[in-house]
Amino acid sequence: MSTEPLSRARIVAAAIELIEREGADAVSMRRIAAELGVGVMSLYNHVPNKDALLSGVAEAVLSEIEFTDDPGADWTDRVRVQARAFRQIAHHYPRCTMLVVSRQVHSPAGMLPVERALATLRSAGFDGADAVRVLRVFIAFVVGSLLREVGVTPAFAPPREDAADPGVVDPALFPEVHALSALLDGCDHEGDFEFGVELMIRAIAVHPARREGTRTAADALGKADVDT
Amino acid sequence: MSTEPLSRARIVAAAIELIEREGADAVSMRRIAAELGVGVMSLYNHVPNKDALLSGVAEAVLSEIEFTDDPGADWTDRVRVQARAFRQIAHHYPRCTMLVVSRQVHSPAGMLPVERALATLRSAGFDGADAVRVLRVFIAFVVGSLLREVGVTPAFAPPREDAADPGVVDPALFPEVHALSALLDGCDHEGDFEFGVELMIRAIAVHPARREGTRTAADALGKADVDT
DNA sequence: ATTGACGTACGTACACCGTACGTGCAAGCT
DNA sequence: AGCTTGCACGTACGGTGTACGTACGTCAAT
Repeated sequence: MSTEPLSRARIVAAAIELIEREGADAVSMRRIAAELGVGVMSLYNHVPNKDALLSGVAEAVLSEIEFTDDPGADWTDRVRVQARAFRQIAHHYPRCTMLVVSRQVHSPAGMLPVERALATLRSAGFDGADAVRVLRVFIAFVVGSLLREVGVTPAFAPPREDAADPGVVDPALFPEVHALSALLDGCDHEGDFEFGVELMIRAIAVHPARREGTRTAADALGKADVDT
Repeated sequence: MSTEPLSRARIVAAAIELIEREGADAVSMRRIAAELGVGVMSLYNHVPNKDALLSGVAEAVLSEIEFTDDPGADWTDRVRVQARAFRQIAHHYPRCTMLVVSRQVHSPAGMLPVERALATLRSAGFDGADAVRVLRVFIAFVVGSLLREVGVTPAFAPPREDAADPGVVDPALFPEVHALSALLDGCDHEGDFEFGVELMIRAIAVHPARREGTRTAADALGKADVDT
C-alpha cells in the first residue's frame, strides 16, 4: 500500500484520527501502529515516547485554530472572534479537546493565540500586567467551558438516563436545585458559551484598570465601587 | 497488623493518599492493594472497578469542601467565600484536583455547592434561568483556574528550566509575548485567582438581568452599555 | 568497488496493568 | 447439623509501554 516513509506527522495524524473515532482510551502504540500498517517499535524512530506523541497531538490540534484577527476591529469583537475560534476547534476535535486542555502547552502553537489575545487586551486599554491577568481569567473561563462541553459528551449516543435523574433531588434539602432542575439538566452549550463570553466582555469593559474606555463613566464607577 | 475489615471508605482513602504522595499515574489496583496489605482482588468486593474507585475519590474530595454559607451576608462576600472554598480543597488535594474536574460528578456531594451557589445568585437578584447561566460561567472560571494551577504544578521540585525558556520568543513574531514574558512566566496563583474572582463579581454586578442592584447605577450602566 | 557508519523498520521480551473466574474459609441462620 | 452468604485470595488472560537486539537499506570515505 502506501510506501509513504512514515513520519512524526503521519503518526500524529493517525493518533488524532483514532482518538476522534474511538476515544482517547483507544490510543495505544500498538493500535496506532496497526492503523498505519507498521511495526510497533517503528514509531519510536519518530517519537520518543507516548507522552510526547500526545503532546504532538495537542500541539497539532491547537495549531489548527483559525485566527483571523483584525486589529482594526472593535476590541469586543476581537474577543468574541478569538473565543469562538477556540470553541470551534473543540467542536472539530471533541475527543482531543480534553487532551489539549489537560496538558499545558509550551510551544509556538500555543503562543500565537496568547500573542493575539494580549494585543487585543492592550488595544482594549490595559497595561501589560493587567492584560496578562485578564487573559488568564479569560483562558480559565474558555478552558472550563470547553472541558464541561466535551466532558458531558463522552458518548454522544445514549440520552443518558443513568442513575442521575432517578435520584430526583429532595426539594427540602436542595430547593434551588430542585426548582431549576429542568434548566440544570438541559445543556445549550452554544448559548451558555455566548452568554459567558458576553459576561466576560462586560466584566472587562467595566474594569477599573482600563485606560481609554467606553467613556460611559464605567471606569469611574468601577474605581469607586471596587476599592476594598 | 490492622485487622480492620476493609471497606470502600478505606480503599478510597488509600487511593487518595497514594495519589497525593506519588501522583495519579501511580494508582493501580495492585498498588492500592499492596498499600493496604491486602490481595488485589479483595478490592473488587467493595468497588466494582477502577473507574468507580476514582469516582469515589472525586466524590470524597469534593465532599470535604467546607461551606460556611451565611445567607445574611452580602452576596459578593458569599461568592468570594464559595470560590475560595473550592480553591482550598484544590490546595489540600492538588494531585486529586485534576481527577475531580476531569469527571463530571453526579452525586449529592457535587450538588450542595450548586445549591449554595444558586441561592447566592438568587439573592444577588437573578431569576432562575440567569442564575444557572451565571453559575455555569463561574464554575467554568473556577475549574479552568484550578486546572491551570494544578496542571502547572505536576512536580513541585524542579525550577523548570526545561526547553521552555531557552526558546526565548522572537520579538518580531510575538512582540506582546516577548515584552510580557516576565509576567507570563511568573505565576502568582493566589493573586490571579483573587483577581479573577473580583472580575467575575464585577461582571455579575453589572449584569443587566439583575433585579435589585448595588444601587450604584451599575445595572443602568450595564443596560445602556451592553445592548448590541 | 569496498568498507564502514548510520538511520529506519521490525520482533522479542519484560514488567506491569485491569479484571474474569474459581476456591476456601468463617459467620450467621434455620 | 446443614446451608447460605460474603469476603479474602490466587491464578490466568489479554492488554499496555518500551528497552534491547537485529536486519536491511542508503550514502561517504576510502
